[in-house]
Amino acid sequence: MATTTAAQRRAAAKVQFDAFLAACPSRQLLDRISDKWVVLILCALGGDGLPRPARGKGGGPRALRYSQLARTLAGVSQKMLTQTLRSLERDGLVTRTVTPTVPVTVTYELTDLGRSLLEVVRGLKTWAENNMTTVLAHREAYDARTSRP
Amino acid sequence: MATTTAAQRRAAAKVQFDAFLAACPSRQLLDRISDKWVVLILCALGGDGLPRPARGKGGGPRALRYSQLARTLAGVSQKMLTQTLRSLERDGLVTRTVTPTVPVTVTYELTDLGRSLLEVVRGLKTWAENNMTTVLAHREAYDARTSRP
DNA sequence: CAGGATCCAGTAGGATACTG
DNA sequence: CAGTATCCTACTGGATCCTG
Repeated sequence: MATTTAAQRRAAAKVQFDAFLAACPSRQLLDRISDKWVVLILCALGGDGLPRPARGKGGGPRALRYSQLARTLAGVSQKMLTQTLRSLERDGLVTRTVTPTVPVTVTYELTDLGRSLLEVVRGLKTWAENNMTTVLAHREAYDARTSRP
Repeated sequence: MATTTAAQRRAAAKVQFDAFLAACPSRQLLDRISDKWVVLILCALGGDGLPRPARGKGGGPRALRYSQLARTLAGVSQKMLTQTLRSLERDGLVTRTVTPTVPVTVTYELTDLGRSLLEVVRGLKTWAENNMTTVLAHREAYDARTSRP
């Protein structure tokens, strides 16, 4: 139907969020997802930090336990881990599943929305890792240039 | 040559930065580039926030003046703008050009390295803008679910 | 115009202790 | 095991004033 298509076009065009605007909610969302821990958690749930890449299927997104996440993200405090996981859950990026064993087992898994964001933030992590040497060289040159009286 | 290939493989494999490790410098770099202002500045220098998309050539990366950046990133303090620009310059992501007019004119432009990062962070900004509605719906559902006694 | 310098409130985030 | 709660520090980041 032409009407449906037109309506869809309008709906898509209507939602004009612009992160350049201070008051736009998308700026706050950008602020939330532009976070070290968000990137690392999503990548971990995406299967990037698993020590055993040769898993059952193919290293795709997996459900991880809280303690597994804590171990993968070396140096994260439980406060930041829990806090970040909560906000990710609230935003619909991860699901939290509680299995009533003794002691209780809690697993986190990416949602479809979370996987779509993973594609983006994974690029951030790999960019940082791949260009570290170049950036380090630039810093050295910059510091040598500016520290000279 | 087989030796060259082997050496290249070794060189590529040798630079094993892992942002999952707390002590790895790539984690700090990830922390730096995972920043609201970094994303917005790079996007602005990439030509995303220009009011006139129909420019001379094709809206590609351009040199922008300090004041233009300040206007594009609505609500940014001059402290954060200057501070972020300095760190971007230090890391070799942007160049700073001073033209000795009166008053002085300063322009910022992306380097090749900066452009490579722009490809990534631009995805972050557009993701936030495109999925804002979905995230908002998830939050509402989550809050309604948890606020109930 | 493009910042540098300073002051200062708010909060991010770590350490620690306790719990279902 | 998987948190919650509390305390406390350090840094973030905004506002303001000043300069080449």
